[in-house]
Amino acid sequence: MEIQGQGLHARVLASLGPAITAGEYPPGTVLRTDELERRFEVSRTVIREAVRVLESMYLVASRRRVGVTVRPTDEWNVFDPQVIRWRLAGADRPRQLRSLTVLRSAVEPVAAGLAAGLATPDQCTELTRHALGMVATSRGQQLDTYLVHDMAFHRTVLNASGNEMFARLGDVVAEVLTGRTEHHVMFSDPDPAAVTLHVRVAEAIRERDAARAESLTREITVGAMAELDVLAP
Amino acid sequence: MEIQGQGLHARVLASLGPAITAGEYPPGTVLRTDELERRFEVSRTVIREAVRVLESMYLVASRRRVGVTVRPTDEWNVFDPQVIRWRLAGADRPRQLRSLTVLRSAVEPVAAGLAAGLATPDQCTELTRHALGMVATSRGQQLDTYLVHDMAFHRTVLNASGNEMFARLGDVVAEVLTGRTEHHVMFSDPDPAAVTLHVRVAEAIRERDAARAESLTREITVGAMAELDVLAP
DNA sequence: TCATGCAATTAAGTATGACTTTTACGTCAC
DNA sequence: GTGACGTAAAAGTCATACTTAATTGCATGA
Repeated sequence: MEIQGQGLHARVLASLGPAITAGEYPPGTVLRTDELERRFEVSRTVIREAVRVLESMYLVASRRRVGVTVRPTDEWNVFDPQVIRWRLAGADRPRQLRSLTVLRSAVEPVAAGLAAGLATPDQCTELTRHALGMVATSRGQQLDTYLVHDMAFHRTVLNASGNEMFARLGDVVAEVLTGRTEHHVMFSDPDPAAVTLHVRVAEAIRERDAARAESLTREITVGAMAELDVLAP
Repeated sequence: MEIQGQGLHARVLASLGPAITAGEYPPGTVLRTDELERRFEVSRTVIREAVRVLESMYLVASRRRVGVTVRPTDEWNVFDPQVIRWRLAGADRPRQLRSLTVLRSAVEPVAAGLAAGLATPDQCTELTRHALGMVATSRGQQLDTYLVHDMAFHRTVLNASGNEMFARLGDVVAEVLTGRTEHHVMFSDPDPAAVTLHVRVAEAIRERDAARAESLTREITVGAMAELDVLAP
């Protein structure tokens, strides 16, 4: 039994969600409510609420006289942060990591370009601070603090872009970055070239040079793509 | 009373969702379940299921002894297709349209670049077919069929990119395009330059020229951004 | 005066049983 | 074989009783 979850329905979700996204119940599988009731030892109410949420994520479809059927993979709402987290935590991790990295390579450069035109003085200093923080912690077993600066840097860029949808990707990017270090932590210091690029992006944004901010960020994402082949088999 | 919705909970959602996203209940507003029960004349069960879904969209948070409180706008899951639809249909439409168009300008060029390397022969012919369809219907009050080809073209590019997350944006892009013509329908024929660009993108992808596919698509999205100032005040 | 803790109250959360509605599936007539 | 029809299975809905957690406020003590 999982310890987590405020509310029983959350516990059921935390068990069913990962199982479905991991392919444990292949598309087409039917789950009957009363079966789930017994399996989780909770009431109908709880199961129904969990199913409703899974339904809103397009993971399952509930039909009368049939049951709760798992939907085909390509119908899942892969932008749902919860779904992303479940997939990152499960067997589908490499695939999800690839998707996200490609998405980053599309979004972040554009976000940086927009940020160059919109970043507030506060955001500019924050960017510089985190970039310098990355420089300072890029050598000698300080990956943890390095990571904090890295995540904060990217989040700030996305926020400064002025686009609510970009801003919302901050959490996801953070999870990708976290996962990255979790895997080769202590193995090697960060790529010095990448660190320098972050500093230069901060500069470009501060100087309101959109084109440069965009192309420098593109270089960063190219690096991230390259790393993938090492990390995600 | 809305006619739609299979299931009462869907009816409640279809009423509460748009209301919340339209700012009818400002962030911080508390809704009590028994109040909602009476308002919609449904049972507790139904309300709770609807609330659970809204919760999974980060539109509301349900806390004991307090009620269901509307969350701050910047916490909403703005990638949820349902939320997008609600916002496109409501007062927030201009803002949502801008966000989406910027997102398109980031994603579609990259998708086109990837598609150049991955598109199947079938997808290539489909692209050409729709591009030519756009040419054929670009003059003389045929915006409806023009739109069908336009949507199908972009969807095919996104699918051909091989990225599940890009592919999932097909629906959203379709809605943006639909909304566009809904507003100036019959007023003017599509921009001939844009039509030509689509043909050339199809060509570039067929010839596996990623760089050209990307930059041509970027031109298309620049056009879309320009249109925005006319459409979204 | 202020802090601390305890009890009352409130609203969400859960359980349960009875009932309704939809619909897949099998049967039977044609 | 095809179509109409009845049956049953499973989700959907409702009403009610009960549980749990947290906020509020009062009372107690430093």
